[in-house]
Order: sequence, then structure tokens, then C-alpha cells
Amino acid sequence: LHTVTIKDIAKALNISTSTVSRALRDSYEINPETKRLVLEYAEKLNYRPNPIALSLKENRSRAIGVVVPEIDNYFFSQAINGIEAIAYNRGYHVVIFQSHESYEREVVNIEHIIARKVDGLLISLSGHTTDVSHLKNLEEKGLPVVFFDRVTDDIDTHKVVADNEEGAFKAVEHLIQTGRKRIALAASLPWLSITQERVAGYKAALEKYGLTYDENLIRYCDFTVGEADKKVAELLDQKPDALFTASDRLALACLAALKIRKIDIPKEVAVLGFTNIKAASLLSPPLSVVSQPAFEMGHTAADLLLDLIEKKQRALPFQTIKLSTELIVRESSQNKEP
Amino acid sequence: LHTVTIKDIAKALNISTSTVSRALRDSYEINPETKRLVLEYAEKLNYRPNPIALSLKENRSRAIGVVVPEIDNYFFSQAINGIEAIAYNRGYHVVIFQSHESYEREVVNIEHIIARKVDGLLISLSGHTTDVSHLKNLEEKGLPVVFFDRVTDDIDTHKVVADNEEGAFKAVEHLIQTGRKRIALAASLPWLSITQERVAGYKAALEKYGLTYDENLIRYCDFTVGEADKKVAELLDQKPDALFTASDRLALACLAALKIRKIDIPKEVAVLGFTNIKAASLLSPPLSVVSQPAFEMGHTAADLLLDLIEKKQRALPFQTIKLSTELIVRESSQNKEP
DNA sequence: TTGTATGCGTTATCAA
DNA sequence: TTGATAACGCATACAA
Repeated sequence: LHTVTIKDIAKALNISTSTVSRALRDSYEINPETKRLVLEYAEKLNYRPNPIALSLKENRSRAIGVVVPEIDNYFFSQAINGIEAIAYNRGYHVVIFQSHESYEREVVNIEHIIARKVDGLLISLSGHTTDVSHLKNLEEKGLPVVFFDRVTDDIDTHKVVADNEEGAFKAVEHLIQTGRKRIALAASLPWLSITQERVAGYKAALEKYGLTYDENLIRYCDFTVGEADKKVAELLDQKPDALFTASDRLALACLAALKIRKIDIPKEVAVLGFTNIKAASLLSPPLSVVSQPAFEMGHTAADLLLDLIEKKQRALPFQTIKLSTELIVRESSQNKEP
Repeated sequence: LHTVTIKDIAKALNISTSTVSRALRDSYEINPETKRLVLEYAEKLNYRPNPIALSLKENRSRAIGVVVPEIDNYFFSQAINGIEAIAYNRGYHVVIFQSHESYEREVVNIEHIIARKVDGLLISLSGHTTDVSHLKNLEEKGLPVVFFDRVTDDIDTHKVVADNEEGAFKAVEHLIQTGRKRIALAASLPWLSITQERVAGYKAALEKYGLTYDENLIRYCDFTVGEADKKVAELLDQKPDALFTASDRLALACLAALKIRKIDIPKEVAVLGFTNIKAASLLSPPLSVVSQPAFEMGHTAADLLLDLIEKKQRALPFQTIKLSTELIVRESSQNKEP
């Protein structure tokens, strides 16, 4: 796959490569006639600068690295969509890595990312990342980093997140206001920021409405097969009148569990999910949800990252951008009695 | 972000860069003691070869380019997952591009891909790509290409697809066998390979069972907002007793349209989708589907591509790998009478 | 206004 | 067994 180089043009036009280079970059110190010649010929041969050579020279790649737990998760694929939209507009490429919820894999990804000389990094932590030392000092070493969605308190850096606490609060408040009193919570891994924030919102809502917090009504679920179903079953043993689920995966598992047990939703148990499930309105009964601004989150994080990269604003104080969630109540999903 | 280079090691150990290079590559012609020294020091400094320098030298990038219509589409995100799994195992990175169903955008993507010097290309055509000249001759120029899912007849190359005709046939056959006679088809754009194959399967099933093919029972839908709903409405005017929908998007639009019109599924109209919707079994009634092997398709395409790249098997005859679809019948979804 | 030389990190060729 | 040098494609400091 031989491509046209600056050398080819120089040879053909009997001038030096530096002249060609300058002409192409529209340098002021070049003869208009020469410039014209070079540009025309370059156009004719469809010359494209070799980005790899540029990377080597300039020690940057015009690419940003993105690490997500799983790409085939609607939330993350939407976020990546947002990232890609911004990156494309600003002339950057996106190199995607999946941690598959594995700490080890995430560490390897970061190594690759650094070796690849990406100009910046967007990361949402894996479900099993508790030690974040592989991510420390990246900023200091000169690699701009923006965490999104699943972030860590252990690193002072730029973050873009959803307002999970507010989202969970709104969800639980709604359940309470529609008559629920024993609201169970199916959450993700307890050390994840999103989990902690959602649990906090859950507790805050209970407290505001004078309901007592009962540990037995919370279960934390990892990503292994069958885990969600098992934990939902345990929750059902506690005879809740509502289930608040903290993710797509858990919402689906929960609905499936209720369906199998022929438990009437929402009469016996109401269900409200922190999810981006597309078909939520088509479920029966329709699923009320707290929906995350996935695309917007990718969008915002990428924009911030590229600002950091281009305007060298790394020295600016680290900021956490918090995006609002949206409570979408679907009819008949939450009424205790018809 | 200064990283350790071969030069740093050479300087520290007072030997030449070539010796270091050879030691690191475990060359036979090197003093074991020197080798030990170099390896130890490299390990200590956590030396990683600069992939960009290697790319420049070897004129390859150990990265493959992937062009898909939309990443936040469950089918494609699953396919990418399959691609990434293989690529990771074989030491390649994945650079993702979205055409957003736009021909122009796809052309630009291909330019970028070529400039980036990816070692190979996986592509699923945009919905508005009819002219494929931007993709011709890539193989001849030495860039291995594998088309997947949405392919073209106009280029003789490697392809990995689902058996769309068989899938549609099974779907329609099932509808017929459960008593349907007026089976409408909501299809995607008519020039797409997947559309043509699914229509062919639809026709074949009708023919086998002696039903007449009625043009009025087919609609082709582009990706604009509201289009699917409009076309489904037109189909409903034809009083069908079943709807076969050719994608996730169309299946959801169709279910929504029926729900709004309070049409009883499946009593009045049965619905069967060519989709990968996760929540299909939780819909009411559960949605029977023909499900595509998305992950497997990505997996297979990436494996083939990497074989082409590494074993230089480009000269081999072009092959089309056809993967089976699966008909998943959900209870109560397809019975005309209870 | 243009050309020459150098370097980015690495490997390969050739020489020692 | 090791070292010096050139090359990959490009940009730039310096020389002319």
C-alpha cells in the first residue's frame, strides 16, 4: 500500500523536500509559483501526510484513548457515540479499549494506551478496580485524563458524572409518593462511585419521608451470570413492595425474576430502574426509569479532554461536571391500585 | 510524558543502541551477560518499545480499522465486542469509525483509515452507500478488507454475513405455520444486502406455502425520525395479520405503533422481529425474534482479517462466510387464539 | 526563497 | 559479539 510522500513530490518537481513541506504548510517564505506547483501536484497525486511520521516527530497522535468496561452496554455505547462525535469534529480519532470489568485487563489497557501515545485518556473504571495506582500520576506525566461515569475519589482530576444521588433520590421519592413503603435496592458493586451515590440518594429519600433504612433491603451484585437473579430472589424474600434497580442489567434481571415468580408488577411490587433501556416504554407494564445522559456525558467529557489537550489547561483546577438525570414515569407502572 | 527509549538504556549501560535492540529482541548473536544486563535494566525502567516508531519503520500499525453505521446499536456494539476480543488476543488495537449511515462520512472515514495506516479494515456499509468506488482496489493496493453484515455485490472480496434469507424464511414460515396469511414486512433500505436477502427469504416462504406476494405488504424505511412509524402505519392500513420487522429499530417502532393504536398482539397482529433486542422476552407479549450472531460475526470477521494480514493470504480466493441465525419463539407471542 | 542537515525511536545492514 | 550508519516521513534550525 504505497502512498505518496513528500519525497515523491520533491523528486518529481526537482525541488527539496523541505520546500515541499513548507509549501504544503502554506509557509510565508515560499515563492507563490512554487507553492502553486506543489499544491497542484500534491492534489493530483492525492497526497496525504503520514500521521505516523507526524506522531513520531511531534510526540502526539491526534488520537484519544477510551477505556470502558463493556462496549456492548447501551450506556457506554451511547457515551462512546458522544465521544466520537466531538473527537471527529475536532480532528481526533478514538481508540477504544474494554476492561471487561476486569482490573487486570484495565491495567494492561492503560499500558497500551500510554505506549500508543494517545494525546488524552477517557476512562470509566472497571467493576473490579479498587486500586487506582495505575491511573495516578498520569496527569503529572503530561497525559490529560478525564474520568467519566465511574470515577474515583482517590485521584484528584477532571470528572464528568451523572447526578446519581439526585437520580436515585427522585426515583425513591417517586416510589414513596405513590404509596410504597418497603423499597428494595438492587445495586452494583459497593465500591463503585455510582453505587455509593445511588445508595446515598436512596437513603436520603427514605430519611426525608421518615422511612427506616433496612440493610436487608439492599443487595450488591457483581457481574457474574446468575448473580443478579440470585440477589433479586433474596430481596423478594424480604417482601418488598418496590424494587429500585441500579442498572440496565439489574432492571432486566429483576423484571425477569418477577415474571418467573408470577409477581404482579406494579400491584404487588413496583419496579423502577436506573437505566437507559430503549424498550422501557414497551414493557408491560411500562418501566419507569431514571435515565442517564449517556451521549451528553461522552460529549462533555470529550470536549473537556480536548480542551485540556489543546489549550494546555492542565494547570487549571480540577473540576467535576455533574449532569442531571431524568425521571421518566410511565403510566400504570407505579400505581399501587388500579 | 517522557518514556524510556532504547537510547536511554544504551547510554546508561554504555553500549550501543543496536546492541540494546538486539538484546531486547533476544538475538542469538549476543553475549548472555550483556543480554541479562539489558533485560534487567529494561525491566527496571519498565521499557516499552514505541509502537509509533515501529509503525513508521515497518509501515504498519498493529491496528485494524472498523467502520460501522452506528456504534450505539446493539447489533454493532456486540459485533465490535467480538472484533475487539479477537484483536486483543492477537495483539492488535481497534480504531473505530462511525459512518452515521452517511455515504459522505463513510468516504471520509476510509480516507482517514488509509492515512492512519491500519493493517486491515472491517466495514459494514452505511445505509446510504450505493456507490462503493471508495472501497474498490483497497485489496489490490495491499490493504486487507473484510466486509461484514452489510456487504456489496459490486466488490469481489471477503465477506462475513448472517444467513439473512434463511432467517427471514424461518420467521415467515413460523408465522404461516401459526395461522397467519397476510404477513406484512417492514424492511430497511432496499439496496442494502441485508434487506434484499430478507425480502428474498420472505418471498420464498410465501411461495413455499402458496401465499401470494403482495407488494402493498412491504415498506422500506430509511433512518429519519418518524419514518418507521409512518411506514408501519401504512402497513397497518393494509390490514395484515402479522408483521415481520427487519431490525431492532423497526421492531420497536412497530410495537409502539401497535400499542398506540391499541391493536392486540398477537391476536389481531402477530409481530416477529429480525433483532437482537435484549428485553424481547420481557415485552408483553414476549417478542419472537430471529436473532443475528452479532458477537460471532465480529469474531469471525476479525479472525479472518488478521489471518489475511499476518499470513498474507490475500491471494487466496475470496470467501463469503455465512453464519446461521436463530429463530427464538417466545410463548404466547404467536398464537392467534388463546 | 530554497536547500542541507538533524532528529523523533527503532531495526537492519554492514563493518569491525 | 558489538558498533556505526541508514532508513521510515516529516518538520525545522540553520545555511546559503
